[in-house]
Amino acid sequence: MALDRIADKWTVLTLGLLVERRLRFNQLRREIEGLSQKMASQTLKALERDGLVTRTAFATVPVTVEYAITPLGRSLAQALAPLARWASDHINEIARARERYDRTAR
Amino acid sequence: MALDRIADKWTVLTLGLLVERRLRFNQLRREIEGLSQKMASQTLKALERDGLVTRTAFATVPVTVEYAITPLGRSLAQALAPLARWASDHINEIARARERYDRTAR
DNA sequence: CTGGATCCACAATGATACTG
DNA sequence: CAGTATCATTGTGGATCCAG
Repeated sequence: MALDRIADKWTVLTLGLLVERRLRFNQLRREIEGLSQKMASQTLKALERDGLVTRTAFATVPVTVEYAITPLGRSLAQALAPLARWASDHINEIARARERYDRTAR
Repeated sequence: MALDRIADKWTVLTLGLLVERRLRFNQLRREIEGLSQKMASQTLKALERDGLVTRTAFATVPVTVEYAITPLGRSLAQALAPLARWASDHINEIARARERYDRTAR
């Protein structure tokens, strides 16, 4: 269930950015290559619903909205760190395993 | 990319079982509730391709096939552990956040 | 027992247009 | 700026049938 919730590309990338600094909606979109308006909206809403991110609107014209990570979100980001480390440490090994497999089995 | 590869339900559950002991194809299916033949096959093949699991066939009649985790697979499982711990530690907190959100915003 | 091949339904996402 | 609504398309997984 936890995986269903957090294990998608946009969620992890978004959380990763918000760990460093609070961002506005379109700032986030500019930072994350390929993040559509729809996915940004959807992802942020889900993150907010789960208490991982807060949404703060300022009554400017036009409106300004800031997204910031919560302590809970930060703790998730920390739990994600070993996985990120594993990925960067072993990406080459996986690539080699794939080549080997593709050369043999196919 | 790493997430795209490993972050699905069946992959994580499969890896989680294989960490403890090697399993045959249908054993695995029996252990994991809801795992269809297709997904079992697909998941195991992908895991093997990436060098996370090995497949060993025995020339019995009918054929016996055993799947076992590799050292690489084991290291991934370890990197996944903090995440699993986070999930079980905070599942209630998330549930509460959802209730709060749904009560307010909707 | 261990899968491969197909068909199909539905979920997920991108593109586009529009709004307060 | 910060989204919502809708449509079109693709992806994903389940069900089913078949085979060595």
